[in-house]
Amino acid sequence: MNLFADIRALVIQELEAMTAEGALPEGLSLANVAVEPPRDAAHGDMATNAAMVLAKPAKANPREIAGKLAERLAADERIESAEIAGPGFINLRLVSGVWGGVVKAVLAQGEGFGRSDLGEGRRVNIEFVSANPTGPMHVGHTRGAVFGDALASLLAYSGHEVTREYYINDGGAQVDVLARSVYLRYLEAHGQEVAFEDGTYPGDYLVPVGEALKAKVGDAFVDKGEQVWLEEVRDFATEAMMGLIRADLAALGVEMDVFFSEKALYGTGKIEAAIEDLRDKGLIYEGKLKPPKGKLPEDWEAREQTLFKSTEFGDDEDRPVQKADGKWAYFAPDIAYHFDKVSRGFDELIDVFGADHGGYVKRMKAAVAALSDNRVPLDVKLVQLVKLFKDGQEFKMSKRAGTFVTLRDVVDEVGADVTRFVMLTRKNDAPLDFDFAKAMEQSKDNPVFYVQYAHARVRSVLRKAEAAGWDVSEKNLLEQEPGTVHPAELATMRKLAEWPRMVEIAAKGHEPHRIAFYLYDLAQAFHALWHRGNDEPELRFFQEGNESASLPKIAIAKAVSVVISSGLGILGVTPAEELR
RNA sequence: GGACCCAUAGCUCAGCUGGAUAGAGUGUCGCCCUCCGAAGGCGAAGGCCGUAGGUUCGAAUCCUACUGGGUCCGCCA
Repeated sequence: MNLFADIRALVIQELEAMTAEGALPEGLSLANVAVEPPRDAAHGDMATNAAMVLAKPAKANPREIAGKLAERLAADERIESAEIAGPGFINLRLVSGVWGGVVKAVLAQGEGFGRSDLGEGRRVNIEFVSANPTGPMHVGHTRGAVFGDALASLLAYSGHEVTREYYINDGGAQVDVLARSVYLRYLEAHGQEVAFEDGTYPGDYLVPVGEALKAKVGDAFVDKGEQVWLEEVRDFATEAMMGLIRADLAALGVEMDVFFSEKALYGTGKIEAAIEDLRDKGLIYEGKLKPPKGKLPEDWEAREQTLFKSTEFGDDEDRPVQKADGKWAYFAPDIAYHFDKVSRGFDELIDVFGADHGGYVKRMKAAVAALSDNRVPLDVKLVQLVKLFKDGQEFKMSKRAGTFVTLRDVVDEVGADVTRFVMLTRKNDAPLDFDFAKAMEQSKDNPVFYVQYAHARVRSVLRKAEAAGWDVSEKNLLEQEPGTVHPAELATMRKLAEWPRMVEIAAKGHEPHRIAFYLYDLAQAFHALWHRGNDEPELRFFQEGNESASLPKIAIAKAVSVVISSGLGILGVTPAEELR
């Protein structure tokens, strides 16, 4: 049930009836007709812009259209009043029974209240994290992981068939570096003194990998040349790193459906096939690039190379797919990878990248547009940097200084739930300040706590009611008829009614942060209602010895907890039963 | 030199694909604890939505140009 969609359907229906009667010209587009909550609650429960949107194409006065439409809308049994305001808004006030109906819908549908078939079962592939398999995940990856996972849940909740996917960059030079680093640890495990020079990874996390390698191959690789051990050590190390990363993801509560290996694209003809596909479309050619403007690299020289005509799809330059030595540039396997995704039949692709990949977006979109003949849209979500704060001081990450903050550091300190929620209280394209102290603070300025507190309060009320021997099952609460609904309660019910709409908006825009903000608003409405009970005992949810007065209010409270629970579920956060 | 992102209250940020008098939190100021949980509650003050143009019934939102900040810019991935 989506009350806003229902009322919008009513508006559309009446507009069509007006057209049929000749009050409006034929053929008007009703696509922009919206039914929204008014900014100011004093204006009513809902407002529609229908008259203003249609005034121009209908060549009529907006207030005139509004007048006719309002009259018709007012005749509906759900609508108490329809008033024209401002330039031609129609403010609708709904009969109070409608709001009670919302509570009932929540209780009856549970977690299903807010689910929709918006996606119509379209298959969406979300690629996220995709951290290089060269070490544990750090905070930057964490934000991408949380964002991608929440977006995936949001789309699944909205009727999409979602695949969570991780692209393992195990095909490039960085895994050779990893292998050499592990080899050093391996020598170390054999008692040798080793030095970690530039271009190797000195992190302690490779110590156990070196030891494990020793346990596996003994001294077979000691004092041998790279050609003997590189390949095997590389595989061994990559696997070990992926083990680390999987464990990190698990600690955060992220579960991937697919791990896709870059290496698996090499030697199988997949890259060549993807490039050939583009070549057949006339989008691959041999040529020279213009030198980049501004400061030139020292050794720049124009060179003939294999280029992808990404400019045909809105990119600024054509992009090379091959390096000078004839090997594929990183872009080539990435094209092949996306070609693979397209050919797996996805209707929509989403890539979640770090902000430092911003320059890569256009060419990737160009590639997907070309590969899919513009059939499959690719949305690239760039996740901005996370700034860490400890005790109010910015805490700079630096591999060299050893102040390298891993996902584990954060999760161990504040827990997965808090980490996830905090990271979702910001748009993905805005930088995020993560303050350890604030994340743990139990006060109103900590949204995590505030939302959890609302949920815990409801559970507390339910426990009390149960202790009093009352039946607070959904079934029984559904049968409660509230006598008169207090205006303070209406505010909370209105918020509940917005949930399906909010999910839809968030899903359409690929913006899971909206869910977090909505939950904060809902919690706020609930807390406000709770506190009214201090002064007005008849508003309390649990009224000692007065079951019949309490149960309708408990129904509202329970509905709030259901929606909070749904919302937190999308964000991947466990709702709190109690706080201490 | 170019590309992408950002600019909204003193501070940290929302703003629902163009709607009405731009909202939260924090900070400041004023009230409120015999009360289902005061680790709070109610209220007030606080704004040239970076600047200048444009699009239209209507712009924080869309377009252009500036200004300021971030990220990045063949043969790294």
